[in-house]
Amino acid sequence: MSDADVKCQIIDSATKYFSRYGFHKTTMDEIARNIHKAKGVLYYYFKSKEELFKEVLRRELGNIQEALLKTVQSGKNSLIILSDYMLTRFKLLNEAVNYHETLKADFFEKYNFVKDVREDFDRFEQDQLRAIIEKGNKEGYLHVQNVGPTVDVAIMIIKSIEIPLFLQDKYKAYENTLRDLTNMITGSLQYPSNS
Amino acid sequence: MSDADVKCQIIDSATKYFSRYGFHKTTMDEIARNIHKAKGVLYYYFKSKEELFKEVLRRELGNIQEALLKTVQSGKNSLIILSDYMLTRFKLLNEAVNYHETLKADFFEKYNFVKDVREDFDRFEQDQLRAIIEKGNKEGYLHVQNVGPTVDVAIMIIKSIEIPLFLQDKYKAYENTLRDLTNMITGSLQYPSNS
DNA sequence: ATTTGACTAATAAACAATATTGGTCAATAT
DNA sequence: ATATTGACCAATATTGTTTATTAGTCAAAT
Repeated sequence: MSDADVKCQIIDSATKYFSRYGFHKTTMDEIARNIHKAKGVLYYYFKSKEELFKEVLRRELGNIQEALLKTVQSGKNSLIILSDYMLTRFKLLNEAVNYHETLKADFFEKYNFVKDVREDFDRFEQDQLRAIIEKGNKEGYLHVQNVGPTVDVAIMIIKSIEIPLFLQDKYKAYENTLRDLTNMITGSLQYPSNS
Repeated sequence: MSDADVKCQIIDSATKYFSRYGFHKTTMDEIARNIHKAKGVLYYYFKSKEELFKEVLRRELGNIQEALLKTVQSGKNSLIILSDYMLTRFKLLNEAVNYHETLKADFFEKYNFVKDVREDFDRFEQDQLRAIIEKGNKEGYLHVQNVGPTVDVAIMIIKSIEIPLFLQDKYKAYENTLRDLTNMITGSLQYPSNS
């Protein structure tokens, strides 16, 4: 059994348990037993339970980033891209249960250790939104005068909405309104603002 | 000492302590002692601690509603009104510490008893936003085709943002972005949407 | 019609005893 | 050297028990 194989097995097993029971209710022993190994071996590949969780989270978010990149690079016009980006973003994150758990980090101190992974994702999103808007400006579909503040507003909105959406399970209830929100945002970026 | 006087004294005292220490950390005895009365008298005027808190909350929100109504009826054009409404709404609610506490109701079951007071306020806001938009449409400042969904979006945004703003104390940090958000929303309602 | 204050039942806080689990490491296997 | 084990320990979480606090009641007093 090669090194990479075992590490992967561990991550898969960890993903399974973390996703089902959450960080605090899964034990390292459980993760190890599931792949017929002793608990100690986990610490040969990962420094700690927290680092293992971070790896799982990194993959969860990594997959979403990949999907979002496809949307961004789809070659459609920026209005469609922005709309697609928002909607798939919410849809995919709604299924990212380990990410959901880390949202609690903002209320309870218990999850501070995932800060850097979340910040990476936040930076990614900022970059993508900025890129979409700048592309739209260049191609004439959008007329955003101050890109920075506009990105800030978008980020503020989507990060805020995550909480009711994922921590209070309102995704289904808000699905339609989410589409309207997306339309409103794309709509507002088509005309030069007068502020 | 007349009936109304004592009831007012109780509410004032309760407001003081609830505002400073929160619902769970203020005791009925404390509230009573502060006005040199025995605890029992509180139960002559209020059915329970929860009802007393609801009264305090009702007043806190009532004052804000009053101020918002003034904005709505200011006679300015709807673009300004909408903008003013949003900004004063956040500003005043940011100072409403008892309301902040009830926001936790969405995460912890402990505050469910304030549900009806909060719902009253939510209905008020929905009514105001609808009125502003309809007035704007009529006067030609706004061109909102589907008022209902637009109000829903606005409500979803402002209710969502409350959580980082008030429970995570980000009001100061978000103040500028909040202004940009307001501009974006008013901006998006000036042109007919194409969705 | 109000107010009191002693009283009770319910809730919370403090504490101790017990169990679980994250993490280490020397020994072992490959 | 690389990987794996499992006994071990310290830290954390869980459970149960005692004690203290407090919401709410009520008969008596004003």
